[in-house]
Amino acid sequence: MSKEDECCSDIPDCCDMRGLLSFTMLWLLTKRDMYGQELAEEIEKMRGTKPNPGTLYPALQELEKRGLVETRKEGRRKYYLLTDSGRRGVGEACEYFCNVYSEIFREYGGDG
Amino acid sequence: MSKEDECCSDIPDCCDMRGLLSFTMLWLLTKRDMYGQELAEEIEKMRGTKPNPGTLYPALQELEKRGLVETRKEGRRKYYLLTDSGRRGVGEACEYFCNVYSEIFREYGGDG
DNA sequence: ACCCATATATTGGGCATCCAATACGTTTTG
DNA sequence: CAAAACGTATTGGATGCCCAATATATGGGT
Repeated sequence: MSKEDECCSDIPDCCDMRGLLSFTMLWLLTKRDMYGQELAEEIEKMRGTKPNPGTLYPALQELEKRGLVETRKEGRRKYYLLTDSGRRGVGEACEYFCNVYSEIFREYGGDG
Repeated sequence: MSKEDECCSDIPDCCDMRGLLSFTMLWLLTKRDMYGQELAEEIEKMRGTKPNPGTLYPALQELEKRGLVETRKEGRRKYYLLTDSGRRGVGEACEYFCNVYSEIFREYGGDG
């Protein structure tokens, strides 16, 4: 059960950290285009759990509906890529996120 | 309506950032004991919006039910304070949180 | 005492995310 | 070609957080 590649701390049971799934997906897509399963695996590396299909695909569809991502089919894979609007949006979201939680990061993020 | 004290970026419309309310409340309570309204105002300073009573109080009750906070009445105010378990829990949660999102912070948090 | 501001609390409706389970099409494989 | 693996997708139910609106209790000012 060692997860050396993955997030360093165990998932806390004190508080539910749901939320931020769409944000996390958009942020991952700033790195490279990914298909659904690939995205799910990257999310697992970050937070320790892989979203279920019933979570993942509706969320992606919603992002597409909002015009933040678009898709390209390659074989059985459906790649998701940011639109211009999505790239702008995720940039703003990252700034907001970092501002909101900067103090927590300063306290806990510096050296573990 | 200037928010110089408060979070520096506008709330993003690209993705819903709901979530982490209980986490944020527990983290604020590591600073000092607070009553409900006080907590709501601190949350507003962080993220730009104040949780409604219908959000705030049920969340606090849930934290109390889980044994993470306890309460002390002072006049009409009900102060919330972390239990030992709550303090342990929020520490773990902060480490987890910082690990999960460290890369976003490194990219966007360094100098705005 | 009375009124008002403060603080706590509930109701009811909505959305994002969570899960397990299941289904289906495509690609690879043997 | 058939089977297995892969990838996408849906269903149904639960929970956390969102809001507006309303209710109740306490404390302070006059």
